[in-house]
Amino acid sequence: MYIFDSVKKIKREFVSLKENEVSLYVCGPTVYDDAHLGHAKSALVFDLLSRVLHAEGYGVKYARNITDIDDKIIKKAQDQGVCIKEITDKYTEAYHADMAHLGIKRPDIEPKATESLDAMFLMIQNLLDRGHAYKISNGDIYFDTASDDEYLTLSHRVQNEDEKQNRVANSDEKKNSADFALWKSVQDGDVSFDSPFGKGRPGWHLECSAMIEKHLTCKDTKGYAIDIHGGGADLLFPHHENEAAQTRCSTDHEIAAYWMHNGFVNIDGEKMSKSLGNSFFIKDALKVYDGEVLRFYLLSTHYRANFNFNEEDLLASKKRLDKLYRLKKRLFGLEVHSQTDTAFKKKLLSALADDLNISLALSIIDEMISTVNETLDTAGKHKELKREAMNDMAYIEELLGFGIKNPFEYFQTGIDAETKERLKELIESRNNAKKEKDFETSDRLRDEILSYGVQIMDTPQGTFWEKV
RNA sequence: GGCGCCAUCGCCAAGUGGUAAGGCCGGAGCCUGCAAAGCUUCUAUCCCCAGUUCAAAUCUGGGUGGCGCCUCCA
Repeated sequence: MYIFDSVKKIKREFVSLKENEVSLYVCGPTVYDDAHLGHAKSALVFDLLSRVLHAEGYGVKYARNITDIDDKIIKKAQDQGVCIKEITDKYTEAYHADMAHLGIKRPDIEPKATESLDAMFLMIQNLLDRGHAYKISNGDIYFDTASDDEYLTLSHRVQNEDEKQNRVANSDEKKNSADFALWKSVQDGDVSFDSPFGKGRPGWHLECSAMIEKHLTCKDTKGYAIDIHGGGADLLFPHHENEAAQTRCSTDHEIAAYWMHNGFVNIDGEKMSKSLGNSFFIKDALKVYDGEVLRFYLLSTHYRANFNFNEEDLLASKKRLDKLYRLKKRLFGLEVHSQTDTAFKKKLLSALADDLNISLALSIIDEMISTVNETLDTAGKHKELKREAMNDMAYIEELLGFGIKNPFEYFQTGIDAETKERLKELIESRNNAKKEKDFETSDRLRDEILSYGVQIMDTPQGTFWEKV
């Protein structure tokens, strides 16, 4: 397994801290609104990573947090006159529903900020004790960036002189403008929490470091808390830089041995924004496109590259996924017997084990589909070939989450039962006309079928239809 | 202004020193009553310039053009 380490900026062979075990932490959503395509991309990338790691023989412990303490949540709650839990519960549930539609498996652990305060308090206290944090007169506690020699080595940033000297207008007591809040002292009702440091709220960066210590860290892990830390490319600075500093200074280890950052999703070449009115939220995209098609499309480009979402490309992806399902239809009814390794499986996994080379993986799949179709076209019975193909496709489902549906239903989503019944009648009439070589009638009926947005195809197994 | 990423066929996109994967679209053909589906087949020398090398899309330098982060952000 090779992983491009976005901090060291090279592709490195992955060596886990503990034999056959991987700890993976990914920054999850702040639950104050519906999830957008960017959330989907990140969740998909790390879902794929955990599947590949698993296929590589690792036991994977995957954690993705839910940020349920945040100023935007509080603002929304106040605007709507409800308590924050009402907001966070609603959007946590919505997030889970959206992710499920995309075939994303739930991580092993989904810690919430509100349930991780104990670990955060511990970390703040450690930072204070070790002289890496200080309290100012209003009760806020800041991380002292100057006290960490390694600060900014993660994002390879250089702090310019202006930044060093400037004091933030409102917080003259901050030693350095780069210093960030670990604890914000506040008194406003239900949105503050009791702590050993008084009433307040934790700083955003703190929760990830604390959750990692609480849920993923094992002793004796060679100087690192976890194996892999992931998130969107925008999080490298300041979020991950600050996480790393907190962990480094409050414990005796670095936070992660490998870092992975996924690229951004743009829409029609524009940065995503609600005002553009394009499919911004996953739930809106799901109204128009099948969840699995979205999954396939969003995963079809390398995870580090920026992704430009547009309908034309999505349709091309759909056609590609269609081919997988058509082969599945051809082989329908066969049981998957063997779990044996095949040359195909090995090739597929080795492509994905190379820093998730999805393009190569998809080309291997296309090649397999063509080969099987060709053999099925040109000769009669191929029991062995069919079995192997079923076996291979089961592997694609497991590793990539593609082809998980019933192949007939896949092509018929969005057609109601009444229409299906009508189509059945029309097809029957057409087949009767065909038998009597009344091609004028049969073509007329086909046109009528087409008017339902449905394409029919005659096969040796009968006449099937697909939604266009 | 600081730091960084990218530039491969009409479109999407692998390949990162050894002579350009795959998909979509398009052309031709096989199959079909005709279609659809499937299959076969055809279509690029890699933004520009200079350099290193026996050899470069792949390394170096310089251009040009996109883009990201530096404030909340997946």
